[in-house]
Parts: sequence; structure tokens; C-alpha cells
Amino acid sequence: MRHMQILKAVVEPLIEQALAQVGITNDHWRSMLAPSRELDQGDLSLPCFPFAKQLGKAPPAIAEALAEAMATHEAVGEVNAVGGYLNIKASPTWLASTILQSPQTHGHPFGQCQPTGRRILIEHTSANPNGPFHVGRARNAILGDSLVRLHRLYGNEVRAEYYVDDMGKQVGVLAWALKHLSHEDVEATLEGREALNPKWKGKADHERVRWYQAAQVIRQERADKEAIEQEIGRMVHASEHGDQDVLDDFQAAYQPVLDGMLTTLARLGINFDTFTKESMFVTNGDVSRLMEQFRGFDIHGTADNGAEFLDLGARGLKGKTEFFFRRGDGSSLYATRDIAYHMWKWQQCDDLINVLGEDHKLQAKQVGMTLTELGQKVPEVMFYSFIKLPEGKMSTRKGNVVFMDDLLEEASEQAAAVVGVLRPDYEEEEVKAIADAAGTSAVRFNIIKVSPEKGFTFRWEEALAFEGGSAPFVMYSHVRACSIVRRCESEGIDVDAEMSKVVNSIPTEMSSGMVGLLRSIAVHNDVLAKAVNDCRPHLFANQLLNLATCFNSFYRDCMIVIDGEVNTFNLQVSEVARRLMRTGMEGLGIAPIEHM
RNA sequence: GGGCGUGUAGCAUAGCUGGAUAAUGCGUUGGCCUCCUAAGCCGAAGAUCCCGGGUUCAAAUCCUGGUACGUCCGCCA
Repeated sequence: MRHMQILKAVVEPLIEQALAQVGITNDHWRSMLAPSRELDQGDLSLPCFPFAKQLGKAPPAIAEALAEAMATHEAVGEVNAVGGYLNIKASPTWLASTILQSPQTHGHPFGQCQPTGRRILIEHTSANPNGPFHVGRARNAILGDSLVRLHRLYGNEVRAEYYVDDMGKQVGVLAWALKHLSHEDVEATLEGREALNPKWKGKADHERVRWYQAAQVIRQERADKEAIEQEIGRMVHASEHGDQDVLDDFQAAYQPVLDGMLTTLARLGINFDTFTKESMFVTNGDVSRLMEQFRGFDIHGTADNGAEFLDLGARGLKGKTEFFFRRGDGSSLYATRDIAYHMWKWQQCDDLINVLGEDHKLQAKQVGMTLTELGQKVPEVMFYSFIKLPEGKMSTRKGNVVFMDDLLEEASEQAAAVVGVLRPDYEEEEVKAIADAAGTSAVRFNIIKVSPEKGFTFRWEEALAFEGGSAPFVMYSHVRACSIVRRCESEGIDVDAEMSKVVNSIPTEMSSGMVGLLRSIAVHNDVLAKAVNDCRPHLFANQLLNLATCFNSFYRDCMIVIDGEVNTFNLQVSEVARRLMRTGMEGLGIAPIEHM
């Protein structure tokens, strides 16, 4: 259902003919034919300024001449020339009948594109399992999951993957703390800091992070800190050489934390298909084989202490060009394992997408260049800028964090307060269900709707905004569409039967609400395609907002049931919009509830 | 110091493969519920698109030089 492309395909030959009549035969104009800015200007516009020179005529005159020369077509409603622009307006009747006759209007996976057969592996989040999810980490998870959902909506076969960092210092510290510190030790060390929120008692990510935090303090302050550092160092070293006992200890330490984090993510509708442990590439020998292979490269180098690197300067990398892949003691580095991981991932998909914070840009560049060196493809990466607090950067260490669990609680509570005022007659249980859906969706949408590279400052009042350009706004439009269906049913109207009717008397005069909605429906899947192919979910968020806004105007202008009589045309358009809203909401992880 | 990113009404953003009067939400402000949910709709006010230079018939958009902020420049992960 990509109607704007259909329109363009219809209009292009007409324009080509008209241009030929006027005396233009080259092809440059094709890229200039673009969607118009304003609805009253038309749907497609062609600026005529570039033709002025070669024709020796003023642009407005050329536009006039083109408008004259344009052949008529059922898809083209109106052609006019305004100030050097040739404006072409689609016939609303044509638009409506194309939309309603589209196979997807009647088929089941409505609003969904055809399966493409492409297998995409999207790796996102992959946060270190050492503490609860905070909103600083949330952008990765929310953007990544939206990408997963949008790719599925588009028809791709997607696997959502979490790379578990199960070795190295962070987990090492956690494991050490859990082994050596008692509950009392921890509380004594953290005295004066914010206590564990009683609400999260029993949730391992919240409980165990206190051990981690206490260890961080002790590593700085305690008298035997050197001995501690040595012990942690030994464990980390063992893990990096694939010592299975140590890795098992580590897993026992982090797994409950990871499970707690995943519980939080699940509340936001974020789930993963597969988890891959970093240590796998050490224990299965991939990493050592890889390091051997690097030795044969002409850009390979060795430092004084035996550490090894690739000199990527020879491949055009600027700045510090030595990319170390092996320490002096022979162990591998994070990036080395990451390369082994990528080679493994490439065996399982057609396209690879990683979601990474902007701090990983250099790292990703190095990994990408090394993959090229290995004859591998380079993954596509979506980078995002960090979420910070008005007071500055979020840091678990400093304690200025907003935990996702707390944010979601707050979101539910505030949403419940709103629902309580707006719907005083609802049962408590009903209010809670609506508030949960609205709250978590609002938090997600608030993050999705801005472009990832933009810096983001977390503000409660924005995260919990329930009107205007928010998730509840979209949800509300969808609910209205649902209530139309309910209304039809209560009037004894068979909606399925109405939907399968062929409307042969599409009105020639339509309200602005109707035309606006048809236009929004027409571009919907074009925007989806762009959002997916360019890795920019916010484009689709904006489209969904636009669709909801247009639906609200349509709702004002077009009654569907009057005195028990149904207007079949209006109902069909409403249903198309409703299902597009529903699938679109699912594509962004907004709860498509039918009542609120 | 070098690389990358960002700078658009009071606030938060969209627009960045050049095209018309710079779009949206919040906030401010005026209207709309005998009618499918007013979490809505219709209107008003509000902009030196960070600054300078350049390319072009045309620049928020491209080039260049500044500037402010973020981020990276471990044999950490």
C-alpha cells in the first residue's frame, strides 16, 4: 500500500509528455518532483525555475504552459500553476478507491507489508549485568526494540540479540563482592547513601548492585585494597583465558541481576530472542584463531611488552591508529572478542544492525575496518546520544540515576491519576490496566520520537506527558476508532460484511478531515519503508502522530453511524486507519488497547 | 590538540538527498460537548533557523571559517 509511489508512477509519464511539448527532454526533473508542503497546494509539486534558462522564459509562464499541456488522468484531480510551481493534486476519489481496493485492506495482516525473506540480526542493549536498568541505558533498549518491531512490521525476519558481557572487570567486581561481603558489610559501607527502595526488595538487580557499589568504595578505601585488587585481577585474568570455574562463578553472580533487568525491559514490551555470552568466543577458540590470523596481516605490529596491534592508519584511520587486539600477557581484549562475535553473527543473517551509544563510535569504526580486512561485511550501526539528567550525566557510581523501575512506577501512578479524573466511573482494576499501558507507552514514545543523534535530557514532566504528541494521544485516536466498531455492533451492524462491500459511489466532494486522513494513509507505508531502511524510527513515530491527528479531524467531520444507519464508505476508511494505527503502535511498542 | 555529533519561537522537537508563507507539541490566548470517548477539535499570538563568508535562479538544508555544548582519542569493558 504505497499510494504516493503509485501516484508518482502515474504522474511522471504525464509530466514527461508535457515537458516534451514545452521543449524539455532531459531527466533531471525527476528528482525535483516532490511531495508538496501544504495540502491546498496539491500532493506533488514540480518547481520550474531550472527550466527558465534553457527555455528563455519566466518560471511562472513555464508552469502555466506545463499545466496546459498535462493530459488528464483519473488519478489527477487538479493541476495548477502557482508562482513557478506546477502543482498536481491527486483526485481524492481515486485515492479513496485505490486505498479501499488495495488487497491489504481486505487481507488479514492489514497494514503489514509482504514478507521480504530478509534475515536481520539486531543486537541492542547488551548492558553490563551489574545493576538495575536506568533511563540512561533506556535509549538503546527502546530504540533497538522499536527497530526490531518496525523491521518485523515491514516484513523482515528479525532476531533480537543480547550480547552478555559475562567476563571482565565489572562482573569480576560483582562476583568478588558477593563472595566476600556480608549484608552488614555492604550496608555499613554504603551508609549515608540512598537506601534500597523497599519496593524493589527481592529484585536481584536492585539488591546486588549494592554489593557492587560497596565493592567500588572498598576498592578505593580499605587498607587491604591492593590484595583485593590482586584477587579480582586473578579472577578477571582467569575469565579471559576461559577458566570455566571462574566463568561459572561469574554467571552465578550476574544471572539474577540480568534476569531482573530483563523483567524491567519486559514491562516496556522489550524482549530478546537470543542471548550470546562473550566468553563463548574465548572458550570455543575463535578468539585465539582470530589473533593468529591477525599476525599474518601486513598491518600487524608488536609493542615492547609483546602486546599486539593492527595499524589502521595504513587503511586511513586518523588520530591514534594502533588498534590493540592482544595484551602483553597474551589475553584478548573486548574488541577482539567483539570481532569474533561479529564473524559469528554474519554466518546467521543477511543484515546486521547494532545499536550503540555515541561513545562507541571509534570502537565500531575499528571493528568495522578490521572486519573489512578479514573480508567480512561491516554491520550497520545506529548510534544514539546519551540521556542525561538536568543536573548532568547519569552515573550509578555517583548515585544520580533514575531507575527504569521507578520511572515506570511513577508513570503508572501519574497515568492512574489522570484516568481517575477523566473516567471517574471506571473500576479500580480497569484504571490500573489503562494506566499501566498509557504510562509505559508514554515513556517509550517520548524517547522514540526524537532523532537518536540528538542529545536528550530526561525530564519527568516530558516523559509523563499524556497529551499532544504523546503515546496516549495516539492511543486515544485508536480507542475512538475502536469505539466506532463497538457502536456499529451495538446497532446490529455487521462490520465484516460492511468491509467486504465494494463502495461504488465514492463521494466526489469530501470534507477536509476525510481528504487529510486519506493522504496520511496514502503515505503511511512509504514512511515505514524509509524509517526501516534508514534506521530512523522517529520518522515512523511522527507518521503515527500525523495519522492520529488526521483521524481526529476525520472523526470530527465524518459520522459513521447516524440514526442506526451506517455510512459504509466512512466506516471502511475508518477501519483502514484503525488497523494502520494498531499495527503502527505495535511497531513502536505502544500498547494498542481498545478502551481508555 | 585531533575525530565525530548537535545548535531551529519562552521550552522540547520535526524538517537537513537545496525549492513556495519554516511544521508539531508544551506553555500563553479565544472558541467548540442534546450527536460514534473533549487524553479531542477549530482559531490567535509567538522565529536574526548559533555567528561570519561562499556556491546557486533558490540555502534551516550544500561548502568554508568561527563559536557553544556533548562524546571519543586505555595494552578498560
